[in-house]
Amino acid sequence: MNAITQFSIRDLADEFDVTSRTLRFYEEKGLLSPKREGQTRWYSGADRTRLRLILRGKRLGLSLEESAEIINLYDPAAGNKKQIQALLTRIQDKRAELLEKQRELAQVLDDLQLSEQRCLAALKEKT
Amino acid sequence: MNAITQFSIRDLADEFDVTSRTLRFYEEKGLLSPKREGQTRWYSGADRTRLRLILRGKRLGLSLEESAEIINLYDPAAGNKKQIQALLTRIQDKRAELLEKQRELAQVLDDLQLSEQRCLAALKEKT
DNA sequence: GCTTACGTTTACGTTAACGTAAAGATATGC
DNA sequence: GCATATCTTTACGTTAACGTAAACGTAAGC
Repeated sequence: MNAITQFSIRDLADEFDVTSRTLRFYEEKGLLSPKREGQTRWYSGADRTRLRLILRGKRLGLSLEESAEIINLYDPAAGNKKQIQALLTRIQDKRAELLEKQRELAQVLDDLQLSEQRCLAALKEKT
Repeated sequence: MNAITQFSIRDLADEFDVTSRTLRFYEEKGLLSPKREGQTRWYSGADRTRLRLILRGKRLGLSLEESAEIINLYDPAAGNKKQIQALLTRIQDKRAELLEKQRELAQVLDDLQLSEQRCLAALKEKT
């Protein structure tokens, strides 16, 4: 009954290869909200998950704000019908947006694959 | 024999919904190199293509530098075997990098789809 | 009790990718 | 021939996402 789901700022910084400054900055922006024990910050498992999602978003070229928005869409945030309906719409919009991104990324990959094949052909010629 | 493959700065700015400042900035960064007729810039079809690729890269979260790098990988840039081999390696590296990005993007889309389904289920309950 | 190793706050610095404003050349309409 | 529009250069301003440095608290090791 004593699962250690507390992380120090160094734990997370090391695990995700970011600086402590970054973690404090994310907190300042409302993306993380660690507990306080005196001065010291303690991050929960949920904080850790949010951090992972934020960094994944970064790798995908999303701004911190966009990542935060998407992460909040994951939440249940139960409410009345109207609220759920609104959430659903936002999710669908976001998904459409990211699907478009996926298409464009696939296009870039196709283009690169063509270049690769041309390279391979040119190499064969010079054998 | 008089195909109009010249574009003014306004042509391109309007077509791609960017400002002329942006086009001059890209030129400053070496991404575009329009001809000059006195003061005025004239962009070629190739410039236009490069611009499209740059903007696509932006939408994917690539920096201008990364986009430039990728675009240069598209070029034939014929050379000796060693040069082609080097180019090939860079192309393959870039492709691996973007494929990883594609995987992560698919994951985000999966997550969002789950949220969407949970929303739909919640709505059904409240009918 | 002093160093060493962490943590903290506060605050100014930095880079990318432009925005914006000033001041001037050039062509076009009327 | 004068206003209007569109181009130009030069240069300072702006935002996001942190980096970096100063100045300080606190707990551990010896």
